[in-house]
Amino acid sequence: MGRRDDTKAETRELILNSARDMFWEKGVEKCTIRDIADAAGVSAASVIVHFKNKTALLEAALSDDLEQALGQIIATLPAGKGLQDVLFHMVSYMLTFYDKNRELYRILIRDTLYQPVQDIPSIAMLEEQHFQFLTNLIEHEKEEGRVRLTIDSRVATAALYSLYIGILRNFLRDPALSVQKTMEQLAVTLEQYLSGIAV
Amino acid sequence: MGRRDDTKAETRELILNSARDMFWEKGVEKCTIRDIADAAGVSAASVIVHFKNKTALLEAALSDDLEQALGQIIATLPAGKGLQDVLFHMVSYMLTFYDKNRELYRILIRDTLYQPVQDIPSIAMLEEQHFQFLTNLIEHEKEEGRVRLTIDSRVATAALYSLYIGILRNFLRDPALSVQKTMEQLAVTLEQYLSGIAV
DNA sequence: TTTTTTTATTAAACATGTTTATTTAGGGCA
DNA sequence: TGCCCTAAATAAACATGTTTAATAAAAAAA
Repeated sequence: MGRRDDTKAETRELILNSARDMFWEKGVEKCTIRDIADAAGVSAASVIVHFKNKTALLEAALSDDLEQALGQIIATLPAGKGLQDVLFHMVSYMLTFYDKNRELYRILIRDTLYQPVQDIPSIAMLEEQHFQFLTNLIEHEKEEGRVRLTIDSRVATAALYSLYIGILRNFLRDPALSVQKTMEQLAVTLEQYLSGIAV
Repeated sequence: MGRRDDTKAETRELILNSARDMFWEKGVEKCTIRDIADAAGVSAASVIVHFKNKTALLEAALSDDLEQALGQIIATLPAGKGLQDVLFHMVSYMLTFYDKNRELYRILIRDTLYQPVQDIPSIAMLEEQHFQFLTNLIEHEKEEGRVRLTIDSRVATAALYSLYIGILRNFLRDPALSVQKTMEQLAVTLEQYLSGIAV
């Protein structure tokens, strides 16, 4: 790591900071790479050299905060509570987080959810962590005798995650939908999922 | 409806047909509005006059086939079967349908799933039909005594749809994932959802 | 130290989605 | 028929993400 690598890392940070600010304030579609480059004091070409494309820049600019959020969720986990309470805690935290700038996160999720994993390394890693955490949680619930032992934890994780994503979609698409109302939707959905719908 | 309206409708069809062909063959990102316009024998500006933007054109170009698929699904429904069989039939049909050009439908879904309803009228309507059909199905299952009467059908519908979308996401993101393997994933997920995971 | 190579950076060019201003032709009316 | 009005169509311009070719400075080699 000589001086060249240092200044490269500095430039990267400059771009990242400008991007975060401008995406946040003006919105992704309203602010151009040239805007961000100017604010960072570099050329537009330099932005692309560092980040490949605008979506990659968006991902990089927001993933730090997302990672911190996930860390906070885990740090503030209600101790000794069951699956339902933990999931409530997680979703409630994330909705409140996204609610600070719904439009921004709508774009982020739209532009990353259906991309190949290699195109969105940071988000993919966060998702994997999220998954792992949920799987452990379910395994723990099994040990506590609150989830049936025959349940495949990975499948249940994927299902819970899908339900979460579905609810999040409504939340991000409809600005009129409050965090509270969305949490109520989650409650009913989760209750159904835990006890099953069949007679 | 004089000749002016006729030619307008004709132009629209010309564009739509070219778009369908070129999107299908070259992929959405690889073919430009100018390409489509040239193939249709109109100007690029005309394409935008008719369709507002590229995503709207994509939606319009593919929604006819999607509507037909949904019609086929309902027409070929296994008679007298329960929820599980009907859902299998639907998902199996849709996966086989999307499998004909996974990349194309990946883009379509990515670009529409998180858009406001008014931006994707055709897809939104199809989704609503799909929803209504599922809700009726669940209501019917209640009458047959196969689903508990206390279950909120709309919530159950939304949950089933979310599970489907989650599975579809894996399918569209991973070209190596076969229809068969995906259907197996659905089977386990559905089994869990019907009987619940709690002890 | 001098020369060569590598690479971070950028200005300029390019590609393509979209907008704007203009042209053209159909539909109604005297 | 001749005139106006409306709207479909388009050429040209524009905006912006991205690529390319050139520059300059650090690192490596001599």
